[in-house]
Amino acid sequence: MHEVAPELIGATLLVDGVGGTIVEVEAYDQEDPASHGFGGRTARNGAMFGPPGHAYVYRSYGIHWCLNLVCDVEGSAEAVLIRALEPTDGLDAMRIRRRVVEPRALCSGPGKLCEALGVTREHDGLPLDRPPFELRARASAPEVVTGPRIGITKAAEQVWRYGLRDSPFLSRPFR
DNA sequence: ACCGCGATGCACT
DNA sequence: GTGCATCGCGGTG
Repeated sequence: MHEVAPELIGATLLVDGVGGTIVEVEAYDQEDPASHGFGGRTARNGAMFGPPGHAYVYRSYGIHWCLNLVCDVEGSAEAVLIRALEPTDGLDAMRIRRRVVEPRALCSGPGKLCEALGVTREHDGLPLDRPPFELRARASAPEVVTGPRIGITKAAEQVWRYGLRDSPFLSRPFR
């Protein structure tokens, strides 16, 4: 999964035709104290333990939804948190859902992009290769940069945040 | 520019 | 009761 995560940078993710290019992700695995999969399967994190190529959606801080792509072997709880997109499709739908107009503000954070794409609990566990999801691999390898993950307290030293270098659509710049 | 905080769900101690 | 894989706003340099 630490191989899959950087390869998602530059891929295209759409939900009901709305979305864009993935510019920022974070990797989480089962041995990782910061991961929801750490310490075993629960009702919330069940999708993380399911087959790869599916979505894991959870509620964050009681307000936002966050979207992960489940990776690797069934039962191993590895996932990649999608943190930011460069919006390319369905900008008007995103503007209505987000109630902002600037493209940079639409998908520059895990909670923002779920609101922009209409991702909720209903998407938890759904396969990524069928509607409403569409996931297309990138055509060529972009310049990927790394850094520490954002907003976590445990295992904060792990450098498992990946981004598209110098993209203006990141949730925060890389140092 | 940074810092603090409120809103709000829910898994877990 | 506590602690978040967050966001946006309002205060202060």
